[in-house]
Amino acid sequence: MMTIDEQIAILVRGAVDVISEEGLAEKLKRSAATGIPLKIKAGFDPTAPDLHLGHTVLIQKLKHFQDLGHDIKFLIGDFTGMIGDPTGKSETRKPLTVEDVKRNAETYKEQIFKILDPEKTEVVFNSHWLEKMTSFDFIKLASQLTVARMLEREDFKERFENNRPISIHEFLYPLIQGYDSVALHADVELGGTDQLFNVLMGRTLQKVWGQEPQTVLTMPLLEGLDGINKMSKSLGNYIGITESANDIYGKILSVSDALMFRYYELLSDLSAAEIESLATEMTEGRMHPKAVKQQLAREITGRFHGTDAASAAEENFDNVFRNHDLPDDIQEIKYPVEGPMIWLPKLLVEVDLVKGTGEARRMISQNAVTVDGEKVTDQDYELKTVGQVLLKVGKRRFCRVSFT
RNA sequence: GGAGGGGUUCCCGAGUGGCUAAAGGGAACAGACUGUAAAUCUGUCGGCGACGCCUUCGGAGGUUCGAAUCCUCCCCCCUCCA
Repeated sequence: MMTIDEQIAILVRGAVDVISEEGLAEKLKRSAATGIPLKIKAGFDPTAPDLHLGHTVLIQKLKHFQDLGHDIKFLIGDFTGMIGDPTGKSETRKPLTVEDVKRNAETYKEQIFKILDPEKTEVVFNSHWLEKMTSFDFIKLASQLTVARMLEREDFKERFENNRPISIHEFLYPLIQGYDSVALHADVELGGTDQLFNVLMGRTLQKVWGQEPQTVLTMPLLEGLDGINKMSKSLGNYIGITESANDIYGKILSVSDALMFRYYELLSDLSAAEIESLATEMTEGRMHPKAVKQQLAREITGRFHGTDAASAAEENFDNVFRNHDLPDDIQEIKYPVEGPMIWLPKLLVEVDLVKGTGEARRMISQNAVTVDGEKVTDQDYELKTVGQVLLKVGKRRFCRVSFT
């Protein structure tokens, strides 16, 4: 059995804010003494059920708690999702239907259970208790806070000072999120650093309801593949946890060197000291940066696909990009013959290697297209529609076409 | 309710009657270099079997030989006053 201090060391690793560590220690002690697991809450948006590595920073942290025997309350914020959120910043969201929420929740489960233990994870929906509240209850809830208090939130404050609009309902979200903690009797809430204000609201409201305030842990937001914006599906700078081993491996290897250590820090299970020593090995020239990156890629790919698949992905990667061989997962397409010859740009469009003949012509003129390994330079190139051909556009788009 | 500002190609942003498929930047893509890193250089960046044709500048009409640019109506966004 680990000591409380050892447990805390694991739990706070990587966290930006821990409020408060003493509170956490007390809760852990009490749990150890009584045998009652802590309730760990984390809320998720019901609109984005495709999890990516950014989400896993938090989920991985949930797992740490779970591994120490605590109960996870995986909260899906379907209530606000069903209302829709017309906040200026994010795209106006369409309200979700009950069916949408159900379907998204299933997808969530499929994905989070790649990391979490289903036996010890409870998926809960806040509509469950929020729907029962009356307008009276809501106003009562709202009466607990002042506008001045709300304006403490950086985002609100900043907009207020710059005369940019803040909708009334935006004030309601922190309240709702805080109330969720009351409803769940949460002992600990995890959130991204952008959620600090909201998760602290849980503490405030729990006190109002006579509960012990939850411990709050915030985790950093993971930067996306561009290294600038946070990882998000809408920006397309993400690595999805359901992606193939080859894709995950390849995407990690294409990350910049600077970003690589950020990913080590937030995604790897290596200790801070181990990461530090990798960095030293690299800067002192004993280890090639690519080797350091490969180690990370193996670890993360292995997490979702197993170590065998990770090794296979590495082998495939080296084959394609170092030896310039063919990847092992080339898409094969059967193409019905219409005539003895076919215009190459048209074929490229048909097999979805390019968006249109314009792009096809461009690629050809930029020396980016090969047919059976032969570079094509003629935009009017016609090829015989017999047997099989291997088409390649750029470095990573392949397709094998069989004419039938 | 009143006053003012604005909606341009993925994003930012020029353009106020023809020379504008629309400057410039960013993103993206391709090529060279490499470690599918960074940086750099070059090219492309609405569609089309394509030295031409077609569709784009919030929407719908109109003026004109000709409109992103002028007129009318409508929709949306923002700011200020009340």
